[in-house]
Amino acid sequence: MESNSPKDTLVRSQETESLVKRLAGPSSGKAGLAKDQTEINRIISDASKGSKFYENEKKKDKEVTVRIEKILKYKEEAFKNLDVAKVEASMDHLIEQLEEQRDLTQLIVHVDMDAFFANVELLDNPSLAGKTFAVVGKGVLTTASYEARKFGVRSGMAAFIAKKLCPHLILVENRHWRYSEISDQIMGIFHRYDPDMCPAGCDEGYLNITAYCEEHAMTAEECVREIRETVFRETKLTVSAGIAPNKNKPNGQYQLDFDAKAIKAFTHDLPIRKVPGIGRVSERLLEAIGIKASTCGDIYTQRAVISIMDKQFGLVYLLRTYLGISSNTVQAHTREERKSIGAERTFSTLHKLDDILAKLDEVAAELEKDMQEDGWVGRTITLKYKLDTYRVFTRAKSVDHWVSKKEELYAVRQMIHSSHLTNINILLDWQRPAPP
DNA sequence: GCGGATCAC
DNA sequence: GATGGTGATCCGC
Repeated sequence: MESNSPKDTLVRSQETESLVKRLAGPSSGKAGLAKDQTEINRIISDASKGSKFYENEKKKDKEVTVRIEKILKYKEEAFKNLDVAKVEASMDHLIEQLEEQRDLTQLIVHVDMDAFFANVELLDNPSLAGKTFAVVGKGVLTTASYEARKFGVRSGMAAFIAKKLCPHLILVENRHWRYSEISDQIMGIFHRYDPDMCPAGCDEGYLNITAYCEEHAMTAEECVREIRETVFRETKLTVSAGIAPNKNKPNGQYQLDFDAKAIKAFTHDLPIRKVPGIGRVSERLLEAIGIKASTCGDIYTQRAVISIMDKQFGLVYLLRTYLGISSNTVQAHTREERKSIGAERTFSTLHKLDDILAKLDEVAAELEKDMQEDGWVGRTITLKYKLDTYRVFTRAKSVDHWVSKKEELYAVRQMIHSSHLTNINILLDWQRPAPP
C-alpha cells in the first residue's frame, strides 16, 4: 500500500484537525465558532502537547477515525445494490407519517440562566463587573464571564490552559452551596408557572405554560417576559428563554413560529452539533457520511444514506430532528425514577495498594452518606477507576439483595487490578435496564 | 448482565 | 506541573 495516496493524506490531515478540535473541549463547538477559533485551538493544543492527557485524547481521536473508516466501508457496500430513488421515496413517506404527528398546541419554554455560576459570583462580588473571570473547581472551569469567553475561555477547560488564552483571567473558587441556594429560589419561581416543570441541571428547565397562559389570558411571550422579570426581581440574575411547540432548544431568547414551515426553516441551517444528543463524536461520524455542512437540512438530502445506517445513527431520531419535532410533554422526574447514585474522586496518582484502598474507603463512606440522605438502596455495584494515562476501567457486579452499607461498597476492592490510579468512582444502580 | 463509549450540564 | 463530578443511555457482546 502506498502511504502517500491523496486519500491517506486527507485522512491524516483530517485527523490532526479533529484532534485539535477535540482538545479544545466538549463545549468549544457548542457555542458557535469564534472568528479566531483556529488560533485559539492552536494555543490549547500547544499547551497540552506532550502530556498524558494529550496522548489519551490522541488515542481516542484515532479510535474514532477507525470507526469512521469502518462505517464508510459499510456504507459503500450497502450502496452497491441500492435503488436510491426508491429508498428516498420510502423515506419521504416516512417523513409524511412523522409530520402527521406534529402537535403545535403546546407552549413549551426552555429557560436557562445566563452564565449562572459566574453571575452568582458577580452578584456577591460586584468588583468582578466587566472583568475576565471564571469559576473553577478542581482545576477545571465550570463557567466563564462573557468578557473571558471572548478569549476562547470555556467551561470544562483546565484552568492552566485558560490562563494561557487569557493571562489576566481571575479565578474564583466554586461555592456550590451558594448556587444550590439560588437554584432552589429560581426553580421555585418556575414552579409557579408549571407545577410539573422539569429541571435540567441546577440552572435550567423546561416548562409547559399552556395552562398558565390560558388561565391568565396571556400570550406565551407575555408570560415568558413575566417569568424573566420575576427571576430578575427576586434574584437579580438574568435568564434567557426559548418558546416553541416542543422541546427543541431555540437559540437564546427566541420565539419560534408555531408553524411547520418556520420550524423546518429553523432546523435547516441549524448546526447538527447543537442538537441535544449530538456531541463531538457523532458530529464527526455524521460529517463522514455526508452531513457535509453539518446542518440538519443535510439530514433530508442524505436521507438515503441515513436510512441504510439506521442502526448506527437512529433514522427516526434524525428525521424528527430535521422536522423539528420532539417530545412536547413536560414532566418532573420523581425520586422513584432515579436509577443510580454514585461518588467520584480524582487525586494525584497513587501507586501503593494500601493508599488506593484508603481512598476507596473514603469514596465508599461518601457514597454511603449520600445514600442515607435519600434512603437509597441498589443491586448493582460498579467500580470505575482511571489510571494516570487517563485510561478508564469499569467493573460491575450485581447481587441478589439490596445494598446500602459502605462495607458492601468497599468490597469492590477485589475488582482493582492496577496501580497508578488517579480517580475512583463507585456507582450503585437500583436496577439495570432489562434486555429487550 | 458487563464493559466501553458518548453525552448533558 | 497541571484536564471535574453526577447521572443517563446505547451498543456489542
